[in-house]
Amino acid sequence: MNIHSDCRPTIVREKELFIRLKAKTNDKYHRILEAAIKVFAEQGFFQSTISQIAKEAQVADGTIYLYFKNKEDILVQFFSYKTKQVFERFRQGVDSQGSAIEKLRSLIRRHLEEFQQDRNMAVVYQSETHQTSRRAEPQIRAMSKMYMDIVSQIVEQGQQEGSIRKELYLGLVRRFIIGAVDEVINTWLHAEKDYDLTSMADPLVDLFVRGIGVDDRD
Amino acid sequence: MNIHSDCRPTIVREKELFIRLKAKTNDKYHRILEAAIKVFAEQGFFQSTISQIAKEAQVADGTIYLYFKNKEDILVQFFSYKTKQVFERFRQGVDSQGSAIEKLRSLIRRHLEEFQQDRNMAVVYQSETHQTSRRAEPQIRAMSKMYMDIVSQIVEQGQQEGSIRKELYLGLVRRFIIGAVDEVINTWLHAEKDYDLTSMADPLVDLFVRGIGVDDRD
Amino acid sequence: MNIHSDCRPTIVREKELFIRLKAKTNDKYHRILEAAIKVFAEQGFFQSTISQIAKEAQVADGTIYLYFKNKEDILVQFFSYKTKQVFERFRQGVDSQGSAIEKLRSLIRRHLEEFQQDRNMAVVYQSETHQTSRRAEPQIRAMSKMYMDIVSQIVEQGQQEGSIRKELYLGLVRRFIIGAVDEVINTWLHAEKDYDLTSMADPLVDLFVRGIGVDDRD
Amino acid sequence: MNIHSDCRPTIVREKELFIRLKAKTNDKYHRILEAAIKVFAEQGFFQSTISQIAKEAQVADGTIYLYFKNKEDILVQFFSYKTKQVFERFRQGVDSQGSAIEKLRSLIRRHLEEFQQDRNMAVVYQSETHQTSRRAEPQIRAMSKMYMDIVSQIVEQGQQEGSIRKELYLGLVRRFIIGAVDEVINTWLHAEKDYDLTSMADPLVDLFVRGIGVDDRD
DNA sequence: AATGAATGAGCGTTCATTCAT
DNA sequence: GATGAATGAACGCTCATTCAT
Repeated sequence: MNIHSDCRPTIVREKELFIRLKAKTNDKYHRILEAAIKVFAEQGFFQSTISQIAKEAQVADGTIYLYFKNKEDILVQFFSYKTKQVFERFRQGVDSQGSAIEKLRSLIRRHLEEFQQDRNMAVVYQSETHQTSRRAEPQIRAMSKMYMDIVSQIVEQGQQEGSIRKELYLGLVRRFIIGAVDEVINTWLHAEKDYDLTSMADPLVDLFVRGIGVDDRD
Repeated sequence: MNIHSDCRPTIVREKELFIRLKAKTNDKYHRILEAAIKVFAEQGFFQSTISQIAKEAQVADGTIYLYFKNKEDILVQFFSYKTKQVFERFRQGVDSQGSAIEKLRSLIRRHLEEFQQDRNMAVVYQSETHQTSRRAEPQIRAMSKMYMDIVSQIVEQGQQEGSIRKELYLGLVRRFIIGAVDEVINTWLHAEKDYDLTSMADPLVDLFVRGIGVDDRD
Repeated sequence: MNIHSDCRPTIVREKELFIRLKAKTNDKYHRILEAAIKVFAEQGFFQSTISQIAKEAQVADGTIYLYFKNKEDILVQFFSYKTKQVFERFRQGVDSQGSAIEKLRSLIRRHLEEFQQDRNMAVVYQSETHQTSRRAEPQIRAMSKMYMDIVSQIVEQGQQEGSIRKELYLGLVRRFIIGAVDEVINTWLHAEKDYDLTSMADPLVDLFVRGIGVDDRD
Repeated sequence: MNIHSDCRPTIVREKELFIRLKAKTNDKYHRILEAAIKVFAEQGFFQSTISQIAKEAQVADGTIYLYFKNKEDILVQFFSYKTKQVFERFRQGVDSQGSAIEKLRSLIRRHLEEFQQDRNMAVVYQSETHQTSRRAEPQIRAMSKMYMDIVSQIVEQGQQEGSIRKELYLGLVRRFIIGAVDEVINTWLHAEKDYDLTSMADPLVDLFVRGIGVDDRD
């Protein structure tokens, strides 16, 4: 039996959810999730074993199956719970800003900050979003959409404010921005020596806004 | 005997590689490589089995081990051979152009063209370059460097020509460009319906050069 | 504490059994037993889980271990309690009849009636008595003996009355009868459509008594 | 991959079948089958492990899966191959006899002989045919039908010859006979000391034909 | 007495790799 | 070189049983 299999009666799940939110059981669910993400980050999903995760979470192998339907479900939970939280914070940051450019700057900075703070999440996120048969496809699509929506809003606001060009193809702009940020993160993840990721935020925004070309503002 | 069990100097192995590239054995080597990439693209590396690859290549399971040291080696060969070829063509395209901006346009267009033409390669490339413990790390680094060098050259030329801003942080510009292109490809790979990837080239270059901000050139 | 972990004299345990049979606890003991038989009948012993039984009996998994030593013990209890009851009723039926043939007819009819009425019991009985390593061997042997004794008595009475042949090998006659009845039940259990099992009683008795051969009575 | 999974291309299966019938591979298929039946007979299906079977057959665990789809498939193969053979021999015995009674005698004797000769088969047969969710249902039904057909033929012939009563319900007669034989075998299997099973044949036939009742022929 | 979360031994199955032919 | 049968280590997952509450 398992907290997350949708086939169980709602009452049971709600009760368990309730418990999880208050008591120490809660503890275990998150311990396993964090442990799994750590192990996935280090070894990759397929090379990680349930035993390793259990050991890292300091629970028995079988305990994992009380909280997750199977190995894949851990990943799905990660995307529907952990990263959702993070993306929520992106939105908060954006909403706290006034102009479109400031909003963009906030988004990029938060993105880099959050991923720098939680390297394991960053690794798993990078890896899972670049697979073809993605194990958490619906969750990833939802997140992707959330991010895209934020960018869309920023761009549209900027266009109304007159700070962003009007003739842009919105879909491409979104990929342009998220792609560059992702690559900056990816490079950081694979770098031989550590460096401050957030320091890339302002130069990146500058590139997004002005491009690499010479213009009269220089 | 397995052609990979030897520890002979690289030169000797290169000679064998040369032979392999010409003779009929060659045939099988490439059939396996292509088959593997196809299967990897469809199922992912870990979910692909040697049996599936052998079946797709129409050889016996054991035959694969005459040409490749192990499953992982197929991926390594893919990166050191297949994608190297592709990246070589990027350089040729770039060299055929005059101005920095035209060179950049050529690079982006070729990149999208090649990946559109060989979807399997695109999938495997995307997936493998975004793992932490990358199975073909040295090869990927080499390729990445090759690409980065091309971009560096373009940017430097542009700066001399006066078409690209001088105060840019080159390392970031490279990630900015490759990241956006990668994301455009990744989105295309996961799109529900097919569309022409190369049509993104010009709008992308425009974004790279001018950014999203309003300037006086409009 | 588990009521089965003690090694107290049988008398003490019997007293507890007596209590159990009267008090409300009793309720749970039988609920579990009936639930288990139902689940065993549907899935087979090994494919049944304690969880399924607990759910069916509407108790917690752990509660089962307050009434039964382990999974196997449920089966043992089933044979020593449930089927013992049934076989007792066979005897009563037999005793209420006069002639050997009437006694036989009563036995067969009751047997078919009881098994028809409690299909789950029938299934488990059939299945468990035909295993090699029988989980309730002593209980099954006891029951088998009980049944055999009834048949023996009937046959012996019939031989004295002159209605049953004298030269018969009693051991074989018993198997002959119980085997045929069992098979009639087994066929009924596996039949695609339901039919009345008790209607087989009289024709069966006729076969037992007269055989299939032609004789002068026809 | 597996010789018995029907999903593989027919050509492959036929080729393998051909090999199996001629070469030493053949050897392994039967070694595993016999080993499995032995282990199943000793421990029961669910308590038998693939490892035990492999050890008994002197092959590696994985080898079993080259010949059988899974554990259950071994049982299915047993019923569709092994017991089919046996039942075929029943028919041959029957066909070699003239009168209905002689045919019946042959059937019973062969049945007891074959099961006495291959105790493991007898055990597994008894056990599997008395489960509700029978793992080899179609195969068991087919065999059962085969047996039933033989009995039907005998009875019908006897009725024409005038040696078997005409007013009998054929379906019941078949169960009456097979049930008694099964029970005789089952008792033998569970007996504490071994005895000759075939010696039961003639007395059994006598019971079938004349029943237990007194008649004028005595 | 009753609960059900936690445990961890155990098993079926897969599959990369080897090697006799 | 080419084959594919054979191997056996490895892993995901289940479930009977325990025990703190």
